[in-house]
Amino acid sequence: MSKAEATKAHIIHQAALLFNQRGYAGSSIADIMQATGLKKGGIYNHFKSKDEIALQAFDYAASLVQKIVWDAVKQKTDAISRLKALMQVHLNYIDNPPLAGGCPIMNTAIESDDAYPILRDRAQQAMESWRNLIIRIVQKGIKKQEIKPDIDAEIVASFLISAIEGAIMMSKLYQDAIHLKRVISSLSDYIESLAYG
Amino acid sequence: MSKAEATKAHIIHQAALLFNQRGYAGSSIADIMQATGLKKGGIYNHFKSKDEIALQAFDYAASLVQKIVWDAVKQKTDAISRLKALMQVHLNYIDNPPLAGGCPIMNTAIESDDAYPILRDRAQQAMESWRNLIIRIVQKGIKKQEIKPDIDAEIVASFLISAIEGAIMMSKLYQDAIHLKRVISSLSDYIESLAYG
DNA sequence: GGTAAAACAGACCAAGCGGTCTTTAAACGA
DNA sequence: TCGTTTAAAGACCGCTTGGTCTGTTTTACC
Repeated sequence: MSKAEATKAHIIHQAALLFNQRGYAGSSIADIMQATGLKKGGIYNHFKSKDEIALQAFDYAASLVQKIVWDAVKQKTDAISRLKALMQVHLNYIDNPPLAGGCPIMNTAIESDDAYPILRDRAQQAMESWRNLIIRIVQKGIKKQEIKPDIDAEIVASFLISAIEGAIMMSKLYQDAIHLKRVISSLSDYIESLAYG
Repeated sequence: MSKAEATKAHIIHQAALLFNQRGYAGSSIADIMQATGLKKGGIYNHFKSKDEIALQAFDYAASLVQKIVWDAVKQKTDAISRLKALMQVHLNYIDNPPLAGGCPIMNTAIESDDAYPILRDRAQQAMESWRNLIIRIVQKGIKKQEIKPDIDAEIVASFLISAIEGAIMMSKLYQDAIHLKRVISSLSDYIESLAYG
């Protein structure tokens, strides 16, 4: 990795951190300058606008959480274990998150949905890939007779994602992982209720 | 209501709308001026800072949704019906919300949790009153033998709130009420599973 | 209906914003 | 190691920000 590539990656990482904690509107170029230790010229040499930083920072943030989710799922073989792992992995979001500030997909969704359509589209894409992962796991589980055949994969995906994201929000609001733990526990029961037999 | 009181209420309402859609950092005094039709003098005559507007606007927004939730619960008598009504009422959040922009408690929680402690405290208070409402319904339901005695009211509250808030986020992100409908449907099944016998 | 008190308008301010551009310093292939 | 390319610095720009203040209009009470 060249010096330039390293610097750009550094900017993206720090910007992603800032945006995830203070939001896009709540973070200024001056904030990014301070976080990176660079001056204006050093930043605008790699990006042509704040918006461009925001988009690339979001893509980076989304890829970070996606990787963690993927890695957790890969280690399991059956659908039930995979779904459970997919929920369990979010326990880290409070005490040891991949990116401080909570789930970047939810954060960006909330901030962008009524105001920044370009960013909302990106959040939608990231959400879609997560949704599709769950749907595929469920459908494969049905084929392999690990999950009841009458289960609607779309419903499972909407339900699991909603509950886990809401739980992250609650635990961050109270600064207490208890809500997340409770919800993951309840969701584990729900996931088991999907199991065949 | 005097002219002054009416004007102040007007500012609070419009500011709450703006903040709920664009966020606190994303809304300027100029935006509020445009939305209210007032000039700077007219606004700063009633408030001494943007922060003060934000706090009062949030309290107003929270009271709006609280009233709707309360009204929905009041109409039912047993715990199961009350919990279901409490979920059903959120269907309006997409097509006919009490305040455009989604749930102000969640929106404020997400924006404030890492950056604006004063606002976060307010969001926490609003969340706490909602949480307590559910806890009381469940506990009363257990006493009246409508709900199984081994049910943990705290867990139910964390689970229901998380799922419904996450579902609002998803439906707003996709601009499609389907996710909210699915989650409310799944939560109805969950609520029924709490019932005695 | 007159008058004291208020609500409101709008000019004004310093600071911060995103972004540009020229200059200097460092990286890097030959 | 040299020469060219490029990374970074930092002064600078116009605009917007939150907030103040003085003057004018409206309200509201006697």
